[in-house]
Amino acid sequence: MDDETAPQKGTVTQRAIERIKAMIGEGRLEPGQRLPTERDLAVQLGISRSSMREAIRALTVLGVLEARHGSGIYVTQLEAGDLLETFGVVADLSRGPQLVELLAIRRILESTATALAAARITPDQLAEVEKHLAAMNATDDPEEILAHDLAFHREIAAAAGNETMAAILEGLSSRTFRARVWRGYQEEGAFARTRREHAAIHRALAARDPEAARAAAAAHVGEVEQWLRAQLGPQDRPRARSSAAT
Amino acid sequence: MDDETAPQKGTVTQRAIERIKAMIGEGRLEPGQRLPTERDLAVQLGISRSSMREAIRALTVLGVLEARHGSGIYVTQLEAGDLLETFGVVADLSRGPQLVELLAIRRILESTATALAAARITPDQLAEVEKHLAAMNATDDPEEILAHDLAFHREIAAAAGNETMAAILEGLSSRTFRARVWRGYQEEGAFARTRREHAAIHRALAARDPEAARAAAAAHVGEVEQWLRAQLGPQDRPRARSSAAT
DNA sequence: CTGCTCATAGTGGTCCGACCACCTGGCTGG
DNA sequence: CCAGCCAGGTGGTCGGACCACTATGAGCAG
Repeated sequence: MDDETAPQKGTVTQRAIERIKAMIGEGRLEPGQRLPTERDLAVQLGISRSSMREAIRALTVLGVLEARHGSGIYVTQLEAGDLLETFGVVADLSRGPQLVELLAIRRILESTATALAAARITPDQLAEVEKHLAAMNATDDPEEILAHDLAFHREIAAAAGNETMAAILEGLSSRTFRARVWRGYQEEGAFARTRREHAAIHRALAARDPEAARAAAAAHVGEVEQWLRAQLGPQDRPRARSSAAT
Repeated sequence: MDDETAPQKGTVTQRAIERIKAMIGEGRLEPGQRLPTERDLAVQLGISRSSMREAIRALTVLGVLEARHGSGIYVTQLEAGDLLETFGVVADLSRGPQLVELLAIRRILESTATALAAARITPDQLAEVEKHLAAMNATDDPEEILAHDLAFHREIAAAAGNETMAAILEGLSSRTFRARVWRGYQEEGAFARTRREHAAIHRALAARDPEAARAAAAAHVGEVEQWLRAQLGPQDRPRARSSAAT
């Protein structure tokens, strides 16, 4: 039953990763399904358990597999949230100009999501948004503000109806990412401005006005984007396309 | 629900991953820099080489580290292309409604990128775009058409000047992803329409008209999006492994 | 009969030590 | 001086042992 067409490309572990990915892609492994044990899988693919474990670990961090100690290995639901969890790593490790680019992407997606939300949001969801808006304005604790700020935008993204987009925005708003950028931003007394912008977003949502919502969200993220761009400007040297920077 | 600063949080491997990620985030490890050997790292973190290897493998698939057999382990340049390579996995493993959501995101980003490109594209880049456009129209081989189609959009994304966005679009246009969707789409005689849309995009770029470019690109991707949405509509629950519709 | 406890088998998690495949850089010999 | 060889170091692979945890069901108390 073993098809001997060993192409000998790359490491055994890499091949094992591809094999399992292919199995899922071909539908031979359904979401939520349990896989054979590590030991069995290793035998099936003709590799050692160590190598198989590395492959499983890799697919685990990618959000494709989930290992439960003492129980077994399972395929995740393969939903946007599972697979895009790694997107946070990008946000966490990006620096300088790349951070600005990420913020630009967030501006584009967030403005679109907010516009969609304005057209689709339910009264319940709107109430939830208002709850976080009020909570955000009722405290001075930066930690709490940040938490409600995140929830505010998360709720809006969810109301947009595109789970994948919401998952990406979630990654672009990870705590560490916002903490790194927001810290300096808010230290410049941007609280008042942030409040106004949040109020404007909420107004547009309540008015079911997609275009106003798009504009308000774009301005909101754009403010931070421009601030960050200015922060980088002073120490900015003319970077050529060469990647020899160290 | 909140994880405290417990000394023994998750698995040792998971902790090692976080440790290394933190080292990079704090700047203690610069892009391109070489890490200590697996054996030394294992000793430093007080874990076995096996566990350390799993951590390294995980960071390798995330595009953070790069292992060179016989040479050592290095930090990647941490550029968009490195870190967003995993984005292709999302596109490859998504199915059904999630595929539509991904196309919606591509429509949003691609239209914005094309609009930006219309304002910034250089004559050289425009010539490159035209080259792929001509090559695409000069052949009937689907493989070749697909290749030039990809290059056409890649060149435009590059001209937009946001490498991160280009990397995401690259992931959303991976060969397997497009092969899965485009195949059925093009089988319905959409070649002519695709040609018209590509021509419209190029016209807008040559005219340096961002709004026209945005509209043309949005329509281009939107066509496929609507087609795919229609494909999913008729069937009630296409959850099983449908070998025909893959 | 019901409900609980707990022994146990099976699973993933960790560690160790050995060996292989590959790259690098210094050394040798021309 | 240079080309080629060679030895050391590196990541890659393997097999086995043991630990930590879970799930199951047999057996006991109620």
